[in-house]
Amino acid sequence: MKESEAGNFLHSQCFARIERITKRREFERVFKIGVRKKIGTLTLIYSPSDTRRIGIILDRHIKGAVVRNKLKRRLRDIYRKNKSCFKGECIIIAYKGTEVMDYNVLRDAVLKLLTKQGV
RNA sequence: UAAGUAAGCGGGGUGAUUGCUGCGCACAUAGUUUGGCUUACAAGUCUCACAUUAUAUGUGAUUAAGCAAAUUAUAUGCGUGGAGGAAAGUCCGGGCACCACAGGGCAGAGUACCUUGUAAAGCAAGGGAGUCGCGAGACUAUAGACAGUGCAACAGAAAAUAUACAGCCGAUGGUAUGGUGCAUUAAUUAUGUACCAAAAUCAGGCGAUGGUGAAAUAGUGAGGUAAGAGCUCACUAUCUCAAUUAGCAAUAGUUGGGAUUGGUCAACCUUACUCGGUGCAAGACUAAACAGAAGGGAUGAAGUUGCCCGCUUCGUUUGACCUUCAGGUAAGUCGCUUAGAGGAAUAAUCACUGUCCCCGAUUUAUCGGGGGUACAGAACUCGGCUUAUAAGCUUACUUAAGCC
RNA sequence: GGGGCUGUGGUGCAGUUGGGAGCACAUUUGACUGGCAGUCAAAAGGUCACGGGUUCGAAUCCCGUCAGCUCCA
Repeated sequence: MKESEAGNFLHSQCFARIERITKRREFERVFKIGVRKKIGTLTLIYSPSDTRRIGIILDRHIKGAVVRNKLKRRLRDIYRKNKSCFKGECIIIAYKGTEVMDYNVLRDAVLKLLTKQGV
């Protein structure tokens, strides 16, 4: 298992289901023990862990299924392309105003947030 | 050509890199199950299977390792499929599921011209009526106001069983005034009575007139009268009944009779018709935990003889076990889909290109630059409705102007 | 997935058998004061969420949209 995961990490940009935080309990655990950092409309919550996982939360005031899904896809894509920057369990919260950003601007913002967190 | 009406089409394309997801196949790893096979260990009861066989007997069941099969999960590879015209709003109706198989009454809700279509509908098509528009056409919650109750600000005489007021009339009856005649009286006075006169008044008659208002008891003309009035007549308008013609019908036309004592039912309401409720988070199945019942076994006490077995009675499952029954939470499966059930995929980035708009240049058809390319994302499913929608396109028709 | 409620000056709210668009605070101006606070007097500020319809007349009645809030699960 460890070897295959390491192999995925090296040459794969895939984003399987096990790399997502889906359950409500897991979210609450990360909220409790995690460290928060905020830049602009983005917030990152980080809690160290052996497995690398990510959760995405969108503000309630971002309306419309099309807009919400597109933002989620973009954040997921940023995670895929820059897996080496992520560690532990992270939750990204996007507040209103994020949906207007371009892809490149959004990527730079996320990476800046990660360096600030020191991940 | 311009303005407009109606019905539709349409929802960009190709490639590269990196990915998500359902199914199928192949392979690998891990787990689970199997009374399966082999070896070793253990071996008391029940039960089951197989063999000889009517009972009965023998073997197997436990644990460990290996093998085999089934199944689950994960990874990899290949193949194949993966969002709309509205998927939206949830405004109607159906399928499907459960609830007392669904029936009656009340309440409540909905619909309201006719015919046809449909599984059904408040939907669609055609027709009728009304309103709007020069017109093509559009819109309409299109039954009932002699069943009842209510409402109408301001203005106005009056806003609802019409009559109080202003006003008109003085035919009919009365009062008072004047004149004349007659009777009584001494009298030109006074009283009574009769007649006449014009103006007034009371009773009375009238509903024509009233600077209103959204709406005032049908409009015009003639007759009629004291004055007037649908009081009568003619024509017109509306409603209604009957006959007849056309039509399946709503309805329309004609003839005749009657009425014109309003408006509002998207005020309460009346009439006719329709509707049982809840909704896939419905519900079905498996089922740890948990509480319960029955049986077996175990154990304690008492009795049967001191002990053991057995039996009887009582107690115990908070001292432990097994089996069965029905209930059932967490969880899972089905419901559920040749898109799909996971916080929910169907894509992200880039390049070229199609199309439209603007600017500039000129060879008037091209080039260069810039910008735009919508609304919006399935969650059980289907038929409608409503709403959102970039550019472009098609068809039919109307009006106006010009030309032939 | 399925229900319910609300929308009125800048803010918070009244307003129902359909007929005047209002209240409080805030804002502006003036007076009282040497000045502020405060009080008094006055003024301005409204497509009654939007679009249709019924009606003589609609914030109100009916239909359809939009936005916000909320409940069940």
